[in-house]
Amino acid sequence: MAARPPAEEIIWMRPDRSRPAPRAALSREQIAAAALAVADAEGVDAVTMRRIARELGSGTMSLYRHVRTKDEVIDLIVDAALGEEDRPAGPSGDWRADLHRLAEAKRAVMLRHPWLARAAAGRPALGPNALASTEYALAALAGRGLAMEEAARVINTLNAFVTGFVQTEVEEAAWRRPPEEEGDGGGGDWRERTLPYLQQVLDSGRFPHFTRLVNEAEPYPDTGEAFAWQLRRVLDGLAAAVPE
Amino acid sequence: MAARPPAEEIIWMRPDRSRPAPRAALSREQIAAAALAVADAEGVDAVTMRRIARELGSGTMSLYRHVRTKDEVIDLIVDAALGEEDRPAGPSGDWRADLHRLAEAKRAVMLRHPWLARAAAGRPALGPNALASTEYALAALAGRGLAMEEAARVINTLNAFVTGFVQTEVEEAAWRRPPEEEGDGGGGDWRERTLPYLQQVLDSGRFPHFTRLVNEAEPYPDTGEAFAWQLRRVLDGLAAAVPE
DNA sequence: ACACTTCTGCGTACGTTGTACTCGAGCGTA
DNA sequence: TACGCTCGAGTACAACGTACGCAGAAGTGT
Repeated sequence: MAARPPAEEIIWMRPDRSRPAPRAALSREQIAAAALAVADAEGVDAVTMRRIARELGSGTMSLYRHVRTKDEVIDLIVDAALGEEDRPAGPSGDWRADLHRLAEAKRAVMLRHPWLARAAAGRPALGPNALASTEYALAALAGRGLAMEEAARVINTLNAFVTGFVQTEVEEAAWRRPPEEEGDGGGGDWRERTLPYLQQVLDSGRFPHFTRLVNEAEPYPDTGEAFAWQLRRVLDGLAAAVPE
Repeated sequence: MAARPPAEEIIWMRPDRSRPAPRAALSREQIAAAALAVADAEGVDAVTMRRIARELGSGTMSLYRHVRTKDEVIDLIVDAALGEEDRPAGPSGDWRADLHRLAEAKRAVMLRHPWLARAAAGRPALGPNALASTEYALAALAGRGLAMEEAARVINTLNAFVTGFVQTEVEEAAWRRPPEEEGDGGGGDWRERTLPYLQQVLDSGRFPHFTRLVNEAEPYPDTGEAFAWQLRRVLDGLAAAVPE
């Protein structure tokens, strides 16, 4: 019955290119680890093939023995980061609590790696860790008489909301920060860059509701609380679709 | 009283750099239009300063007289594309129907410009057209006794869901398409690239629910219908937070 | 009519990026 | 010993964003 490779190790998108390959000073894992470290320390834009190689003390082109393109490196570090998602081993029986916790865990991981939300949004979630997360969510919904297709929809809704939320959350946080110059004394933040334009917008009188929003809303909202609130609303909506 | 400029024209993020400046063969509008055309025709990666200049028959560096960085060009085309969002002039009185229509309009625009969802997700939505959209959404919720902050949350929830959904929608569609080689005869699509890996994953036995999902779910789902369904769920959840 | 200032267009050039190509060295097997 | 792998790495190239500086045109003051 077409004996497939044993279950132990799944090689993310890479049918082995090295058949025996016991030697090899470089490995995909090392490359991924180095790239991940760089991304966390200096942002995903600092991740270049040359930089990874320098970090590993190897030649730039050597990396291509283990990785087809740079994009594959990004695939690797995205899934590696997703692997840090903190979730229990199995579902608790309370699907709503489980999915709530999962969403919070997803957000936490994406805040810990601010480049992650953007990077993950642009590629299929098929890495082992991404799959494990999906598997957990499906397990949380299992046994409730939901068709597989509907369970998938419930999870997709949640994922869309979470990645969408966190993406704007980190983007806004980065936007508030000054453009990252060497220890400048605090001058020149987002206010200076945007206030004149914003003022012009408000004074145009064309956006009265938006003007009220700017004037009345808390300028530094607690985004964690906002996330929890919105997540509850989404789960409320989904609850109607889940029997029991 | 600080008389501000008249309401007529809002210049997106650009306090005038040219004082009289009636001349000028090049303009921000032309640059934005050319860039938008290129993005639509060949994807946002094909938008380069050299390419825009070529399209306009001008020198590359001339563009920088009207635009500070390439990123500003992207700001421009994002907002220009968002300007195509098809929505009525004012709210109808039925907030839920209005927000539903607005979400569908957002999705439609992002599907018409497949690069848009990704590009828009990474920057603050402060362009005139983005603001107009927010203004419409706020208007739809106005007069319902909602605090401004809560109205903003409702809208944020919706926006997060819509951009999140459409981002994975277009990404998945692109992933299904072969890597865009010159008219190849149809061979080598996503199946070839991913099936071996996917098979390995399924056979590993580590993702039983996911395996069931792959086996039971429709391989080519109607994403439009899925969007509508999920949107209704989200609106259901939000409805509980909106009085009346 | 003139000089002077200001703004526009643009050519050149630099540093960085991903990666195709190629070659030599080390190892397993015959 | 010889063959055929695979791995590591150097060189090279095309394409990118954009700093810099100059030429010329348009507007302004005299």
